[in-house]
Amino acid sequence: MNLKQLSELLGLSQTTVSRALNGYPEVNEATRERVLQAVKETGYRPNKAAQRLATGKAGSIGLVMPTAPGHQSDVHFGEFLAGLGEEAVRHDFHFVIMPADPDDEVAALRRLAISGNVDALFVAYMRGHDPRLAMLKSLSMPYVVHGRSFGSEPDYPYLDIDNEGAFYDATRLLLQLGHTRFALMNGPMHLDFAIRRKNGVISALAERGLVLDEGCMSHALMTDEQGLLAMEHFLQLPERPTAILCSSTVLALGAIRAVNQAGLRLGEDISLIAHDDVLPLLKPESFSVPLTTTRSSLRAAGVRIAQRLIGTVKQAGPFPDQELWKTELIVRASTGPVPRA
Amino acid sequence: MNLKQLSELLGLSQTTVSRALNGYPEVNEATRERVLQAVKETGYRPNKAAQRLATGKAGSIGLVMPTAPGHQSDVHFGEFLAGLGEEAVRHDFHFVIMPADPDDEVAALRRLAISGNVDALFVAYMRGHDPRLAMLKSLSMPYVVHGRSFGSEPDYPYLDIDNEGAFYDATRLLLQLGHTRFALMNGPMHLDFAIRRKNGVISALAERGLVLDEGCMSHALMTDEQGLLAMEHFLQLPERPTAILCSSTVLALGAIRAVNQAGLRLGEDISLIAHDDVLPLLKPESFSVPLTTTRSSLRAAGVRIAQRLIGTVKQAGPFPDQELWKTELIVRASTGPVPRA
DNA sequence: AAGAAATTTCAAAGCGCTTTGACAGCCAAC
DNA sequence: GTTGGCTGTCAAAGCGCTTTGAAATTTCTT
Repeated sequence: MNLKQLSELLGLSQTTVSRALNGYPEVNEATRERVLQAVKETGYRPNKAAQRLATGKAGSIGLVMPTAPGHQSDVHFGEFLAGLGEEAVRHDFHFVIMPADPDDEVAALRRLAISGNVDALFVAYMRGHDPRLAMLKSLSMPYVVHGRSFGSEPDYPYLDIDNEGAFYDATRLLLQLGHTRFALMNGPMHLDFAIRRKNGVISALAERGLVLDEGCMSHALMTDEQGLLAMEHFLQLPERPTAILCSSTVLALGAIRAVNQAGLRLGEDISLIAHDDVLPLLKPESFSVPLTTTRSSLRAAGVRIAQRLIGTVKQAGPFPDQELWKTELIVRASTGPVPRA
Repeated sequence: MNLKQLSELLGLSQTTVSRALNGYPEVNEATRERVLQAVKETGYRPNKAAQRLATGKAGSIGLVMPTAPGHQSDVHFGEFLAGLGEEAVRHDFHFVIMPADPDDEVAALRRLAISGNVDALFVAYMRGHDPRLAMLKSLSMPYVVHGRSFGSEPDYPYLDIDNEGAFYDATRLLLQLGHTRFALMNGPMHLDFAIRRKNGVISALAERGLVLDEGCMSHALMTDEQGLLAMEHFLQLPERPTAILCSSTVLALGAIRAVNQAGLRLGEDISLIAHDDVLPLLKPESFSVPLTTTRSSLRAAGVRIAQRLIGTVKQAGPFPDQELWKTELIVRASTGPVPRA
């Protein structure tokens, strides 16, 4: 069933039917009703490819998924996607996911853009001095970045959470509890959020004249195993840290196991604050010692970015170009006063 | 730059240029060279939308992502996607992801199929008597199902793991260790894999004249929290089970916490076997008590399904229609002989 | 050397939709 | 009773590509 057949069935021209369907005003309401009714009965669906050819709009958002043999998938990606999806489904948008080797992202992005398959781009896993920004700016296609790129002029549309502020606040809380020996369990070093979180910790410590030793920092994929390894390392340091900042609840999982295995008590011997992306997978409140966290929903960010992207494509009003979300600091049982030496 | 301009530039017809580009034999080699050269110089890229409208081929695989406000994302989805992506990137294919409310999947699938945006479909999260099968069969579009649909004639292309066999084997191992009180911590009841795993357990038990009590079964989303709750429930039963079968390492995570909190020792007081999808997130060998698991890589399944789907679209040789992968049973420390009463 | 066959190229017809510009039909205004 | 402005509808022209069927050119037969 296509437009032509449908219009013949109704005894109308294709023009009228098309207009009725797309909400143009110059169509009699009675006619529109008839058309809508016929669509329901016949199950007619416009062919997207044709629509796209005619309008130049694709009704879809493109994103590059970093993947390669041997490249580990990241839980956070799925959760973010769920957020994007939640919003997209409301607007009958979909995603075109172009899988690409992480080393080939710039080219992949370009291919995606000129393929004509998408009318907006979304980019995540931002790095310091991210080369994709220049590429995005050169394209004449709307885009929104999740995160920012440390070291680049912030003149691009983004949605980010205040990573620095989050870790600054968390560090301050621990300082107030009397801690002086800190460690930071971070995500991969080149990623923007990792850089900013580190800066947050460092600047809070600096206010008290403290510094974060290189040995008290780990940069790794955010998995359970890496959390375990990093914490084991910290616990073996001569000056064992008593306060741990942790970039993900997933890392915290492994870290806590290391704490337990060492016979130490979380919230007493060791205080830990983790960043919580609100993954359904893992709730910090149901840990055996409920976790103090900095919280910001990754999924909500996905929803918002989809809103902005779709809104821009549909020309639905202006959106703020740059949003920086504050995180919440939620105190639970994994933090306590520094133990007496 | 479009075909017309390019052909004018070359003094050829659009036909000839198009054929030269698409490798048709009826083009003089010298002419083809000239065309290819011009493409390089001008950076011409065929418009995908037009190509698609003309050919009906889209170079992409469609899949429906279950999502809705309040619908929790599932870690396993991301990992599977990584596998699909790993293969797709080799063939310059991409995905079109249509987010859809889980209640609306059949319709979403149909929309995706007739949108002309994809030329093959992939379906997961199979249920018993899954209504999507009839829909898929009625479409004339290649598809592959991940999993199977219990209760439906198995006459559709699928890739599944031997869930029943896996849990049968796991149960047998525990029986051999002398266990007689079992519990099963399963995924959502309506899902096919959950049904088969349950059957595997039941039939192994039946061979020893044992039955699985209703109270010793839980069906829930596979998250840490649900694992904790289910295990807490099991531990409070008057006849406390000593052998636990668990549908995911994520569930096991919470379950083990409950065991620890109850002051019991894993592998001694309680034996546990979990199914391991080989998530990078969570390695069973690095649990504090390394986990005995039934193992099958979800990501590998993704790769294989992408292979079949893309191969079919490209008409690259026949593929087996139905594949059933065996799982491995890997014994680690979370299983041990039944404790003396 | 003329006709048949094979090779190379082309004009034009779609693919299914949107959008432009025109045209009836109708009512109010001068 | 002509002019002008609205409404609702339509025919036709794209959008950029592939593909059909025919024409032009070259090569092979006899």
